[in-house]
Amino acid sequence: MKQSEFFVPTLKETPADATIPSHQLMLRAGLVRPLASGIFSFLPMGFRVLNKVINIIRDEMNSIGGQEFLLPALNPIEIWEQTGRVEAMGDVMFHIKNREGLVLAPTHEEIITYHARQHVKSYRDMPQIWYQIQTKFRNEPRPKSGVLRGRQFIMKDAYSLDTSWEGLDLSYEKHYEAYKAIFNKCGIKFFDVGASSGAMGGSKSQEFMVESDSGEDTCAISDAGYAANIEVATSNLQPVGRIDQDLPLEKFATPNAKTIDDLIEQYNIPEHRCAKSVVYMADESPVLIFMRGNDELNESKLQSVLGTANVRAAVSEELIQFTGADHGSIGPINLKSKIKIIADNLLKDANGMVSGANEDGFHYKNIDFVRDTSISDYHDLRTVQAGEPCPISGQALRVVKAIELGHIFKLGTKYSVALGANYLDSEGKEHPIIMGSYGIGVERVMACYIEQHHDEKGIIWSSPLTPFHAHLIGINEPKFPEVKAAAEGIYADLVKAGFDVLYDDRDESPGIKFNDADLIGLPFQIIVGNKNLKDGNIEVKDRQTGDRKVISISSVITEIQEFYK
RNA sequence: CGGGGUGUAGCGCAGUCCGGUUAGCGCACCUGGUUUGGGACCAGGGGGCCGGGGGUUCGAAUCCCUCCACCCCGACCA
Repeated sequence: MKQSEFFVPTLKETPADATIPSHQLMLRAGLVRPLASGIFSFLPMGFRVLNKVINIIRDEMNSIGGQEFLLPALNPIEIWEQTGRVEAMGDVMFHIKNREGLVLAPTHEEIITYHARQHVKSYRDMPQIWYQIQTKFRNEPRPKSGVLRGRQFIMKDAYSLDTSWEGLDLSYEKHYEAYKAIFNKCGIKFFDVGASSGAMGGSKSQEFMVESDSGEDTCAISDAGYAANIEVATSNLQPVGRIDQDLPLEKFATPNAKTIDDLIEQYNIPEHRCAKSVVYMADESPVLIFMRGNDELNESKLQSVLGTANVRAAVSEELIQFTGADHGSIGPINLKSKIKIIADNLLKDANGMVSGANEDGFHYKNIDFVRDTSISDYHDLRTVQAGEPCPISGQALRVVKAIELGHIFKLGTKYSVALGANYLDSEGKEHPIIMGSYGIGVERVMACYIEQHHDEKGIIWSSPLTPFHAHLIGINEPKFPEVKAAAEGIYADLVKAGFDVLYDDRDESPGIKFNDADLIGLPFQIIVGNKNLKDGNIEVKDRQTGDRKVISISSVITEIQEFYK
């Protein structure tokens, strides 16, 4: 492809709206252009990369027996009503205004299940893996970070159909391996974490994450291989335990202590002997929760312990109503009303503790959780902090932001039951099909690659994703016809040898061409200039390392073949 | 949806407080010439409903009201 005829509008300046490297570079290198908030056009260069990603995904999906579908983006709303997801999706789902009854599909579980119901009637018809690579529509409340969170985006989603939970395990495992292969092939450093399945329903799920400050998820990871979403992450911190002194309970005045830090400072109490109290309303019933010192309550863990997502912190009036005191003076002793009390594992059977007296301005010391309280249940309720020991190795955990690239779930029978997708087993008995669901954000793969592979000059593509194999640059062609002739000859030879080449034949100054080439970031640059050509030579440059060498024209093909070997 | 910010040429911005020439600068673009191995130079030129609407005023990019768009933080999020 001659660059003079190729639409790749590069930008010298960084657009003001872009704040993260991948977004800035995708705009500057002429890969995409925004159309509206969260909506992007892929320009020819960007589309080439996107197709590379798609083909890698397609190959891996096919290799585990996946069969590719083309499914409608326009869906009848009835089918979504049958699974209750019109309500669950809420404003995220786009509704067609001038055609009642049609919605834009935000995902495709329903449609896949619909077709499975029609035709997958026997245990002999399974297992199946069905997938699609298509545009999804989600009315995101806040599109951001370029293509990382858009209102329309391409997703590869796959669905497995099985007759047994063991079969589902196998399908799930196949996807797990395929996903690792996909991201490795793309050259992306990633990790996977166990996750909660959220609105998707189902049981086990794992997310494939890329560490990035631009990420929207938070994970705790260690070099030993531990990785977990902060919602479920744990550490190897030891319980505060018991002290030898077993003194009687003692109330003391703490008029100016509203926080744990106040207590520590004013009364010289060690932080780990302070028990912090939090009151939450779970389905509108009060729960008193004890945490160590300044630990942070993890609402996700609380939700799963209490078995409801409907939790909120209690307000002052409720605190006084149920405990007798306001913030800062709540504790396990002398509660005004009998309410459920749970505590974090780290406080299990602790004594010598300080906590509120349920009377404003007073605390108790020497509290023995065994002797003085009626705490029945201890759970992991706290949010892990950076630096705590890894549960596997004991080394310090890192808490990082991460971008979710892919998610695999064991869906189970949620959709097959809702839509009546049943099959007959070998004994003629009817069962719901057991399903899995497996997604990858295609644009995210592209953006994450760029986040991980760029320098101050621009993008650095590598072989699997690069839009062209080589950037052939003719220096000052108008003045030196022999340069143009040589470059055209090399171009023809490379194309004949099967390489995709972008040939910069534009009448631009060398500086502009070099900087554009580094910005666009093709892995292999071939520079044809009068200087070297006099000796029958050209220069090649490795974009990644910046290494250059002067070689003879005749060895260009061998050189590039070596480079891509 | 809450908080903050920004809308002036294709891009990046100044001008807005404190109203007053023909709205400016850099890059990009067009013409001619000189240049040419890391974003050249000279000369000439084109391009603006100053986000939209309404108001105040002799006069509005500038003041007031209102709507819209975009970005950031939060909420939310397979």
